[in-house]
Amino acid sequence: MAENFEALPLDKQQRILNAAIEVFAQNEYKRASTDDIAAKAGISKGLLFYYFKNKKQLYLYTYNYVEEKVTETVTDAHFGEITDLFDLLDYSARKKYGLMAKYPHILEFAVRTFYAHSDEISCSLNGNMENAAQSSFAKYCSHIDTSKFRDDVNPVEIMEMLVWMTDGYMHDKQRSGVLDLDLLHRDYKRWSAIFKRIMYKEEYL
Amino acid sequence: MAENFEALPLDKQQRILNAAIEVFAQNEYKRASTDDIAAKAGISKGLLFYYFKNKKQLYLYTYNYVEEKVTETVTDAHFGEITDLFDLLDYSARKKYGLMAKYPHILEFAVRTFYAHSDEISCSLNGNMENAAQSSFAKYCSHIDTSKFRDDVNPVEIMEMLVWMTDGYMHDKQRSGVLDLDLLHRDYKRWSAIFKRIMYKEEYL
DNA sequence: CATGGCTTGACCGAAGTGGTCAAAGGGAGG
DNA sequence: CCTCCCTTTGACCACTTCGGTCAAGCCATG
Repeated sequence: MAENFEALPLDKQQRILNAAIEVFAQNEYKRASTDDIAAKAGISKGLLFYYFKNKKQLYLYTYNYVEEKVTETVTDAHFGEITDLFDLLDYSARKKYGLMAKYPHILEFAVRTFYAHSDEISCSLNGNMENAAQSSFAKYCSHIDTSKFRDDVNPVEIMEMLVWMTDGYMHDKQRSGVLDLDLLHRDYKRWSAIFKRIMYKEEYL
Repeated sequence: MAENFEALPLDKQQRILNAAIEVFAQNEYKRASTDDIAAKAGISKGLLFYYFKNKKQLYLYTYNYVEEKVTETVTDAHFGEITDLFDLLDYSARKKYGLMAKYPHILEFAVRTFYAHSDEISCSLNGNMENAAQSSFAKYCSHIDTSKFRDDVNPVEIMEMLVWMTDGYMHDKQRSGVLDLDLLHRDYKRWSAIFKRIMYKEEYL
């Protein structure tokens, strides 16, 4: 399936997939229009149906592609080697933004598919992204060196705060169209410094 | 205009407006379906067009209503009397969540209208919510007693962080369908305590 | 029973939908 | 220059959904 598509130059594949991701991310399956996808990808609708035999197959292909990319980003041998919480967060934030730079709407897509699987397509999905993300999240944290934390601090709580903050931050930046990886990283560094001051014992600052 | 509608019992008005807010929040103007709005409000489409002569008027009415509610929430004499930053944030968070409890999708609506005004309806809008919010934001802060802040801390930066965090938090809670005002407030109190520890001089903790 | 304001849902033309297909492009090889 | 064949187009189709209408029913009041 989709052999013709996969024989395409990578940048054209990406253009089409990004168009599909965006439209499927912003509209539920039924309302997501193949006309829109084709237009956003800069190809004719006929060509879209030349690559994918119908809308459903296009969706499933997009879904699996996104799942693969997310898993690929999230499953990384390097994670297991990091023992400092902030180094880990920094590293994963970098990876996350790397992904977002390439596929601006990939997370919206992931969130939507997780929270609202249409009846028409809920069958025949390979797995579940969010679950994968969740379980590997637990895996990361098992390597963290907790001896650096102050006794009066709850690391889970602080992590939650950081996650929410990152989420809100990205939300904001994406809305205003700015997605500068370097700026992002500088901001994140500043945050880390502040949170570190709360979480870590004096000797680790 | 819409005299019939305004003669309705308030709870029915609210049901209809909430339906409109939700559908207009989740779809752009053109894709937002009056069928959906009527169904979500629990009335027939005929009745919807009995109250509002067409989709555009329904949208404009909803827009003005939302703008009024937001401004009303944001413009509050009490704000000017609060000099402690965290008290102020606490107070405004309460108000914000009060609004959200009544109109769960009102902020989505506000954000969407601000960032994507369709050509079809961009004309004849009373004002601009976001601008109102922004300018009054500056007004609040003018009353804040900055002598409590440590010298090595940038209040604006911390405020930004808090705003982003609240945003991400709400995003998360709304996604999972939980919107418990009390829980929310307890969480916010915990955050405040943490941020206070960073921002304030020892004697104010 | 009659009046008159709510309320319904079948209905309309227009626009948009997923999907098809004949024909046009265009590059490679003769 | 022609042929072959894969890629690409966009007009087209049947069908659904859209905003909007309206004749008909509902129902409280007198």
